[in-house]
Amino acid sequence: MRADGQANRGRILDVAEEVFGRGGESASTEEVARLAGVGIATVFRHFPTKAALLQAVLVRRFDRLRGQAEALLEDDPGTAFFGFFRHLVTDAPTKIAIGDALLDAGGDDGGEAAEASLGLRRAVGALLERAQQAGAVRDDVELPEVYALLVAMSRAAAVDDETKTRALAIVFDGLAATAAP
Amino acid sequence: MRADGQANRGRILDVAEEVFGRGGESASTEEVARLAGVGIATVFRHFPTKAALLQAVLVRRFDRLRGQAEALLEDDPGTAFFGFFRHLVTDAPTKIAIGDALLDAGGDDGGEAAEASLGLRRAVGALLERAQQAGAVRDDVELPEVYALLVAMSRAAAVDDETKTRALAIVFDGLAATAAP
DNA sequence: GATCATACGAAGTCCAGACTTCGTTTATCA
DNA sequence: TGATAAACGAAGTCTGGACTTCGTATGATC
Repeated sequence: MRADGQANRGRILDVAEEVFGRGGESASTEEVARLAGVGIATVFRHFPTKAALLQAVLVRRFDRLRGQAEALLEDDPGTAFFGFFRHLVTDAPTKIAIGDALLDAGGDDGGEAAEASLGLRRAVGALLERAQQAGAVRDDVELPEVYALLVAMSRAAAVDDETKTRALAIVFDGLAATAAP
Repeated sequence: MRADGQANRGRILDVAEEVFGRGGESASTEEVARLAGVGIATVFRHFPTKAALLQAVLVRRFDRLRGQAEALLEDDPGTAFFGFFRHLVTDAPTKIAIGDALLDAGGDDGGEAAEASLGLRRAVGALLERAQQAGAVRDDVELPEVYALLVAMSRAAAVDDETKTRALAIVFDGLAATAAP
């Protein structure tokens, strides 16, 4: 693969993450091309369909998040779990499509994105289990509802940071074994 | 206005709520017309644009929810608040567009839908205040974050009822002054 | 039951946006 | 530095879906 081709592919992915994040999946491929400084044809050469581009963006993002989650397995269990939860939620706001995708990536997609999503879910599961063993999170909650909360909160984009923080505090309070961190 | 015209208008609104609820706002006007048993032209005669139709659907739904919330002002404060919260969240799953709309109806819409959304928000505020005075909900939470939680939870559609119930229990636990209902 | 404004739907127009074609440019490697 | 395969973008095609036109049907009123 030629160097310029690889560079363009990378820039297209970066721009696509930003554009789809802002406008959802209804954002146009042409805008991605324009902001990436390439022609539409170049986008379609690297990704055969718009859906394939979206999927590539999601896979990259899920994998990145999973990596961050796994890196936290060294830290203090409670801090790691709640910290990652907060990170994902506050990082997500401009990533509408990401939240939407998180939502149904478990489902009909069936492709690599679903697989990457599953990887992220497992990593969150590991953080949760550790936090429960350490007594930072109630023992009677399980991954499905925790993940559902994570997805739900990460889609509540259109509120200010202050409000989001307070909402998160309520959820954390409900999750905590004793008191919210 | 002729009787058949009024009847068609009502049926179009009903069908549109169902169709937009399922497919989001990207669902086509043609599908609404077909399921309502009328021609496309009839839909556009009653609602000049697709946006106007969507707005009419939202206004009706927000007003209905507000009515339900206000009717609960007679009941036990805690039961009323948590019951309405649960009702809205579990009623919403098939109403994707509704959740999305709830989300940003406070904002750029500027029209009747934003106004109706504000009415619903006020009604929830009344329920919240009563529940706090009765000691069912913590005193240190305020409407913005509670409403944000309501919106967030109502958009987490793609999970089974069991999981949704457990996720709600966690949130309620975080909201409750003592224990979840 | 005749009139006619109201309401209807079949068959359009029009445009945005996904995807292709094809002749030109450029990185790479001998 | 020339050969060549990889990569590029301008200018298309084509489809889906929002919105219109216009001739026909029908509920309301007398």
